[in-house]
Amino acid sequence: MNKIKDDTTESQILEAAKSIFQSKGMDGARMQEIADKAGINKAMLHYYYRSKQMLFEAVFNNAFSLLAPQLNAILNDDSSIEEKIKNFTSNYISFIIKHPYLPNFVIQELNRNPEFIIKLKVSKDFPNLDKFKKQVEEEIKTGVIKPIKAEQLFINIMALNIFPFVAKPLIKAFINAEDATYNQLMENRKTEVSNFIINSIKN
Amino acid sequence: MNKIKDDTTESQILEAAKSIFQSKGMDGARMQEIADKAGINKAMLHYYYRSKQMLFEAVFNNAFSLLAPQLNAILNDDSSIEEKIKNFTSNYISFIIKHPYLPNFVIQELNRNPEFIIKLKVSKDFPNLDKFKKQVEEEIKTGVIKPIKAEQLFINIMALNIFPFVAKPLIKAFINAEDATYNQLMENRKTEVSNFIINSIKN
DNA sequence: AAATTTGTTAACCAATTGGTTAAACCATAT
DNA sequence: ATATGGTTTAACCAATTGGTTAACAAATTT
Repeated sequence: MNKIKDDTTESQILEAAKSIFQSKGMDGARMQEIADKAGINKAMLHYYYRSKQMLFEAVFNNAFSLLAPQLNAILNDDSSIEEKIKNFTSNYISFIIKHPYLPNFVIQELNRNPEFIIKLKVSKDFPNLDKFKKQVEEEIKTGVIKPIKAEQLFINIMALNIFPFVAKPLIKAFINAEDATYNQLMENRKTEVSNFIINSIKN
Repeated sequence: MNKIKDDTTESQILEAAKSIFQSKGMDGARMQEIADKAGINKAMLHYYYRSKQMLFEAVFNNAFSLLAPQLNAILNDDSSIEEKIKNFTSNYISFIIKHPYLPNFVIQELNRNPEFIIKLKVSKDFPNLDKFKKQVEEEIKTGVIKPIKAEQLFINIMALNIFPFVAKPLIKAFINAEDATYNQLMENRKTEVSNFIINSIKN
């Protein structure tokens, strides 16, 4: 259970780069700022990661490989659709509260750089809808849930869970909430969202 | 009905700036690139807008003032909740298909610059939840819809409508779709999403 | 312990970037 | 025509940025 991040220079750089890239993006991040945050000389960044681009990609892949298993949970395990939605919603919201910059970062840089996804897609852990699709069709046939395309259901699940974090400043403004009430609202969504979805699709 | 954009230098700059800022963001955009796109000398940008920051803010406010009325439509008109959701969903998706970079741009820059929202909030057209809240409570009381907090319902509506566009590259990859099928999916959501929501909340 | 490899630093560099300037251009009023 | 005002341009500038280098320090190998 010992979760001490090893404090080699290389991992110190990666940690600092994560923090800077995730809050400022590729274009907004400065190598000097990353070096300062890591408490080392700027030349070391290039010594270990060659270029800004390569350091960025290390951070990005790291971020994505944190996100992907979360999605695989809903796609590839064996419980019923209802179970999956309940578990995923609760787990995912907890997960994001721990990594608030993550979804935004991934979405943003993917929009700026759509070809990134090609490299990711070949990975064996890249989320795949096949099993989920079969399961949805099966539960529709047996009358457990109402007709819906698996793709649309999956998009809805992602949207309801991820969007509130991606659009945090916008939502805070519309709801007229400070951080405390915003956080409370997100906490409530752990059950709120799954009820909302299940209400809609269950027969 | 004549929608010819006036071709003064000033508006040519704004158009070019819109296009560059919305696809590359504040940090990724280059003044030279905006000037090239507008077909004019870089000095003109400063002549008309003083600085990159001020040009950016002109573009941002412009973008936001396009988005806000869309949301006000659901918050401030007089039809029933069900009607509102149907109309909003269909209208909003049509709107975004015409302005695909818009939501991402606004969300992204607001995340990078949360203080922007403070200036926007004082505007009389800034979306306000009060009326919607009363209406939701009323329809719950009269048994038209199931109990739900207005804030959560509003977040859900935004999420289901906006997220699929914000996360387009991610969704395309998961669904394994090219642009054509992605677009078809979004087209279907014009009715899909409102059915999904209404299914969930209607008694 | 000498030699070699690996890690670290300060100083430096070329390219890029937002922004400025001074002169030229051009329409309109005198 | 010419003076006047806003408009446009090319050239320029200082600051920043990602990246390099050469020397130095610390391990590691021989």
